[in-house]
Amino acid sequence: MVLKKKQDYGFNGFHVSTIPRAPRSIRRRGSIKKPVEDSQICAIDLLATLAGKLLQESESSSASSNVAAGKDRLNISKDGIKQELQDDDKPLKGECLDQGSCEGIVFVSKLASQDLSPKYTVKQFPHAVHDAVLDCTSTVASPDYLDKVGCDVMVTCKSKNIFGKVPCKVERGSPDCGETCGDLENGAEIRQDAEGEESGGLTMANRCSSKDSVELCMKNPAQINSDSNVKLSLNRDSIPNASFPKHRNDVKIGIIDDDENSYRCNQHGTKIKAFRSSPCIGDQRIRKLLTSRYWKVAPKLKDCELSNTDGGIKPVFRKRKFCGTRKRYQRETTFKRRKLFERHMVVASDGGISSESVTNSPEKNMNTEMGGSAAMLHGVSGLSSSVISHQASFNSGDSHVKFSIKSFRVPELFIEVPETETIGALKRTVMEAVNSIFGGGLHVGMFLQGKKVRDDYKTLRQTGISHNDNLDTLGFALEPSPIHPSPPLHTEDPPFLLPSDTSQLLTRSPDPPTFDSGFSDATPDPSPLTNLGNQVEKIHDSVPSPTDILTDKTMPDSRALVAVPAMSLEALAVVPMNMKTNRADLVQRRTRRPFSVSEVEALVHAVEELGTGRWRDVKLRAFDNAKHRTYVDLKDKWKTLVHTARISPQQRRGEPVPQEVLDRVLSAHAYWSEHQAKQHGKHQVGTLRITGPLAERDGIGQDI
DNA sequence: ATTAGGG
DNA sequence: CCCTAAT
Repeated sequence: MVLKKKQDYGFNGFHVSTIPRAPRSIRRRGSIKKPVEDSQICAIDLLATLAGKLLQESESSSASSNVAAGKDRLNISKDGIKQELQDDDKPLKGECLDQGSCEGIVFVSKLASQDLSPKYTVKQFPHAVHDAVLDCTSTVASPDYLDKVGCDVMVTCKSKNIFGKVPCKVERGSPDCGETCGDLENGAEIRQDAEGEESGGLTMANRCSSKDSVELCMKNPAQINSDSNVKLSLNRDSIPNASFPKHRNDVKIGIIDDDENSYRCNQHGTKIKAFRSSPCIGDQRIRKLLTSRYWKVAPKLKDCELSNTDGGIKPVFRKRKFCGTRKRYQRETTFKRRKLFERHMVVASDGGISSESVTNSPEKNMNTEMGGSAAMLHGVSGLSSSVISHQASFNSGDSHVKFSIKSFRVPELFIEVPETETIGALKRTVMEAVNSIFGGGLHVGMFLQGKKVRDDYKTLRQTGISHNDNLDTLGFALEPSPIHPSPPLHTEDPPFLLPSDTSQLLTRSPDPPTFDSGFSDATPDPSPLTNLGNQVEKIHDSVPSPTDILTDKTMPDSRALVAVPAMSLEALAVVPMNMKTNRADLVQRRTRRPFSVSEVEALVHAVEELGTGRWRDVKLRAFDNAKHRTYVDLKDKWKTLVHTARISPQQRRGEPVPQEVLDRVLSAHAYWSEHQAKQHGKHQVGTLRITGPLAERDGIGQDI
């Protein structure tokens, strides 16, 4: 059985083979974080594991999956996830992969402190037509355990089948688990009630970790890619025919809060609260993912280590931090966040802000309408999803489809500023965040049934949008900068591949951060695709090539609809990377923020004291509060300053920097060049002062 | 994570 | 500013 491959890890002892690496920079931060980190579990992983098991069981009905085999043990194995997936895949692969559409199944196993060993069975029927895509994700949570063990497990199952048949079922065998997952058919999601609220599954990790009993490992997207056989997607699209409505209320997917380091769940339900407190776990990973623009990460396994015996790769995310109190880490976090923040300024979440309702007159051309609606926004930064209420149609003959876009939601923005920050500064920060979103120009993305509609040349009808049906599943999203809208993209992007990482999500582009749910809140039932889901998916999925290939080949005709959920451009971009086809632009460049004179002065001052080889220190000293200025930026700026100081004033551009400051730049540069700077430390200050009389200001930290 | 450079 | 290699 596949299951066997899984490793049983002692309840307490399971440590993923994490490979602790010594922090590179000994200088500072290194030591703080680690111990706990390793021990933490990712809810996602668990879920994944569980799902996998379920799936597996279904596959081999006879198999008595011991999901929770050991009484005292945790069955979860990090490896398990992948391995299982792989294993499972094999069987499935034939079916699914060949079809090209199978999404990985995630499986989560439960933690059972004791006898509890509920069985979950997931069945998939990869019957899908070869064009069809399936996504199944299931996570199982059992409240009981939580109580007992302290970990809550939540299971959510989603399945998506393009064709509407749902391949996934989840069954719960154990009494302990309060509820049964029920069928996941048609993409419905089922979630058992978990005690925790927001974090849901994620939270689990925290708890678990606290007890030390379990560790969860996140998979590294990269690895997944490497494995390429399986994709994991926590969330996926809804099924076309849809049965979402049924469950949707029940399940919500947590959203990852980049800054917080925690996953959040958007839930309607209240249950989740318990979870919420736990921070940490996935988020770093996520961040990273987000951060890496192209998901390059995949190829690099640096961060992860593999303990794969089976050949399964299990990357463990090493970087997890301990998430204790936020404050404590604030600084660090801040720093790290920066990246995320800058690149992905925004994380989308439920909170929609601006809304305008627009009713477009019927047009056949979606694009046209879209443009109109976008305009309406006034630059509001609604990135994510839009809700559309479709209204009906007119002429029967040439049917027109009327769209009413009630609002574009603004993704949740996470901003962190010191208490000492001024209101003005805060406002600027917010403005920047918003601007960053729009910076590259907005584009409208369209999603139908959770899939991104890429083919701009298809008619609505061809795409499946007709006046008399489900416009509910239609969603628009504002996307950051454009990538070629349609045709080119899809060629390269395989829909499925999306996400991989890295999310890095980091790009500023709203997209990544944005999860759009294709459908907005207004709609009674948000589409099953939740933003989170997407994120999650990203994380897990990095399925590489196979999928891609399949996709491309497989869906020539159906291209218009891509399985891409709410993925943002970035996500898309990412994929290509792997593929090798880059879309250069997907990654949005950071908005340009010219250094002000005061910043230059602060920089110069700091360099005078610290030298030119200690940019991190310079950053800390003079720009600690300027989140958008990284040490690399400072170094670059210094480089340009030196250059600027050497050229004639006429050749200089931008805000003129006082000659006096430039003189100091040259002096400091000369000085440190000869002093090999780096080591000396700070005493030299006096020496340098030569140049300038005054103008020493302290850091500009406040500038935002 | 930082540093150093090239682009 | 971005991207990378090397630490």
